[in-house]
Amino acid sequence: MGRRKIEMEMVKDSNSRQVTFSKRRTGVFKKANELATLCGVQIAIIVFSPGGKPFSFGHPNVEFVAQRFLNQDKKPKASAGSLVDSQQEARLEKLNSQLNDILRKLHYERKRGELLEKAMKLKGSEPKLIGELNLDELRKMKGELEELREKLRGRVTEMEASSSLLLLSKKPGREKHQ
Amino acid sequence: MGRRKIEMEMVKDSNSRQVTFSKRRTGVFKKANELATLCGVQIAIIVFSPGGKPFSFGHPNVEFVAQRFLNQDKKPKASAGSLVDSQQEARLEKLNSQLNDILRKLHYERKRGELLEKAMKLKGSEPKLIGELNLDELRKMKGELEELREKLRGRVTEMEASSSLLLLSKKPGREKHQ
DNA sequence: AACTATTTATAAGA
DNA sequence: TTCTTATAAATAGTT
Repeated sequence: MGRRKIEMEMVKDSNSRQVTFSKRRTGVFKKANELATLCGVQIAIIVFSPGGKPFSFGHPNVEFVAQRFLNQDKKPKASAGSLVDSQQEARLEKLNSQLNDILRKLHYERKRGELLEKAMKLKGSEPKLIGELNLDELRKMKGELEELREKLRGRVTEMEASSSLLLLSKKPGREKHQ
Repeated sequence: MGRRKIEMEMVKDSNSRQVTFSKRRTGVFKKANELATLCGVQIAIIVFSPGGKPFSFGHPNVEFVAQRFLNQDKKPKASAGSLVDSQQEARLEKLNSQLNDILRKLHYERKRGELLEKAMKLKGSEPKLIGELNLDELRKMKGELEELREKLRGRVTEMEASSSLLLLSKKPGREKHQ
């Protein structure tokens, strides 16, 4: 939206980047404010500048929106503990739920990756008629993938194990979850 | 920014308000994404629709940004709570840590998927000399992928929002930077 | 900080 | 909800 259209990639020059940040941060906050006003809704934004400085916007304020979110699905169960206990219990409940959601998504992403890889292999068995350039790009891609996989290797399993253990820890000496 | 200029006050008609919300929420999230991309910064947004449904956007994700925001002023407070409280506090701490780990992994998997997809596209631009059979298999693959992605669509956002707010709730009392 | 040529977002309408 | 289009608004490059 200016003299020229720009590529959607990180602005290379550090100074320009800071300028762009300032302008656009203002724009985003303004849009958020309009959304809150026009629709009478609550919104919260947190953003860090390229220099690491935090900025935030909230309607009515960041804390309020956060608090509301926390209280979303309050459990109707009897609280035998203290007020603080039941509050923390609710947090735990929520975190566990989130954890499960994320794990589910992780699983989907892995499935997706496997399928893609499979598809690649199929394509890879074609007659060798790929242009030089594409071949080079493919090699690069493959390299990146290897790297990525290396980083991931062996860490998934422990992660899944420990998270389920955390769930177990919530109710010591009771039921078994798995 | 449309056929007419509108007053900056709550849209009266309930239906129009919902429409405006949907359109503008999309706009705000898009702007936020551009800000994150162009400036290489982290940002998180949480907003409730007029109907009370939570939506969120985060780069790299809401939890990460919230965590960073929270960690700004390291806990200088003494825990005057009970033994049970501190035990649960420890559990929360652990769950939070696990959550972050998993999110990091989710991120990797997504990156990997993107790369694979990119590689596929490159291959796809080759001279059409692929055997019939492989082509069919590829189509099938693609179908499976679309399905998978459809299942995932739209579920990530709310999830990320809720878990980040859990983190926020742990240390209430923030300032507004702007 | 201001200024504009342009691009982008979006209010209405379909 | 999705798309189209006339206009309002945001902003990239410049001063």
